[in-house]
Amino acid sequence: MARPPVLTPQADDFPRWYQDVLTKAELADNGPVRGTMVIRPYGYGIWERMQSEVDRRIKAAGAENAYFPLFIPQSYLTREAEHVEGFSPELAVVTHAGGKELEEPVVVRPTSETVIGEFMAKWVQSHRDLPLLLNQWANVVRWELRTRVFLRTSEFLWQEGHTAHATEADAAAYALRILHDVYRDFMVNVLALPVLIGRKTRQERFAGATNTLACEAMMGDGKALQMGTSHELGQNFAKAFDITYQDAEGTQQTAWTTSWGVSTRMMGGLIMGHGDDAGLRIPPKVASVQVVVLAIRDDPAVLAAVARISEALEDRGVRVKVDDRTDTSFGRRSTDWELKGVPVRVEVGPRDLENGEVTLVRRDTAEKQQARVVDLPVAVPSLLDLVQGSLLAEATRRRDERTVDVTTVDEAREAAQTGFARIPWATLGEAGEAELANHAVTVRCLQTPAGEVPATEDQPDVMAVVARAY
RNA sequence: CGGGGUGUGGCUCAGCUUGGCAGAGCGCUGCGUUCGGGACGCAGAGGUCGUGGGUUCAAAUCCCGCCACCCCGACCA
Repeated sequence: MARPPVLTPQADDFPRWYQDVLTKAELADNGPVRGTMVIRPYGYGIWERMQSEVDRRIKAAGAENAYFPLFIPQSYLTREAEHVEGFSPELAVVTHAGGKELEEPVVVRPTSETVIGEFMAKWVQSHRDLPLLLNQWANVVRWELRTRVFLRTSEFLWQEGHTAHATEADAAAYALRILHDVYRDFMVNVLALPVLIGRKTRQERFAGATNTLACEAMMGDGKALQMGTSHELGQNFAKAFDITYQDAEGTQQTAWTTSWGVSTRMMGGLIMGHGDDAGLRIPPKVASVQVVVLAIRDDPAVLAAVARISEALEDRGVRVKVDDRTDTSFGRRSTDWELKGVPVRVEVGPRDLENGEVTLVRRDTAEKQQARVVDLPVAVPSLLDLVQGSLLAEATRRRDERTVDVTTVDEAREAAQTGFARIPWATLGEAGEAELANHAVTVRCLQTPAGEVPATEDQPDVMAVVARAY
């Protein structure tokens, strides 16, 4: 039967597919002010799962949560030269409040290095106060010219970690630890996205950082998305905000700071990293609904079985949703759950039930199987594990198939039209980087041949991964 | 900032050339039949046609101003 597709097929128009799925899966709407977004309950439920997984890892790395103000004195921004230069064009500034013009304009934070630096300076006196490891969950505002829901919005939600250390080595080690133990671990093991890690080039570095580390993922169309960054800030902010301490010998020293963040942009990564023509495919570990138990017909035995099954699964710690809206057709409801990417459906109908069975459907492969009702408490969790693993395997296969090694700038540009290209950094260099930029191709990160973070960009074997990016 | 385009029901849009009762599809409400893969029938609700002015017996439609948004470029990263 030739029905029109539910979504614009990815191969026809990937950006259009993205827009369609945002709406039809009820993830988000555009806000009334240009570039803002409304995150709907289904989308926010996924973000809450992301938050709790990331938060747990941040705490395991020793950082504590705090909260700093949304409003920052404009003068703070100007204290670090590169920082102000990088952020000035995209600041939202409050000039009037309380019915009159303000003495000093107030900036809506685009990031919080400055205000947190100011308070770190107060709190750090002694080497015993270090390291100081802080994190906050907050909204920030950057007045972007081009916006896209989740990927680049005027206001977005994120966590931003800010730490101060006694030595450069300690700061560098911590920035790397966050990249490895918090970001990469979360993205690979929870989001099922096989991210690359590496250093940013000078061109791509955060405004005010001495070194930026990043996680980069490949989307379904072969383009790259920066999923998270971890910065070494050297002593730039410590000097600008006077974060100093007395060392064990009684000498005044300047601290070394880091900052690191992941945002609601990861929602975009999740959508474009796993989605297919039928909709989202949410990995079980971030799914706010892992299993939907769907009553096929309005039948007492069916409804009773649905309630019993969902309770049994909840007892096993599975996040379950019951769909007993039998006044809506079965086809419509299965299509909706596919759009929303719920990893597993348990379809309960009178026919199967006579044999003590139900139908289990995997979202990732669309594969259906019969299962005995009594086996579900064991069968469903193990199927969820299987889906989690196979989404990661599929994304990894795509990334590897679409990554090629090249030796010239021209080849790199060509390869970046469909995926990632790896080229020796010594071959590309900043001149080659600038040439690629003319074709909307950028260096996503610098890596060792083994895919690890290189200590410096000058190592002779460093590889540049280049791609088109969101 | 330069160039192009669009503003009509919740959404997508037609109608404008040639002025004459404000429309379609989807969505929504009710009833019925359906409902193991986007169901169907019937009956409904819902719009100051972006905004201000002008022309006219009559303006969604023609003219002038303004505003907003989108696309391309530039800028930014």
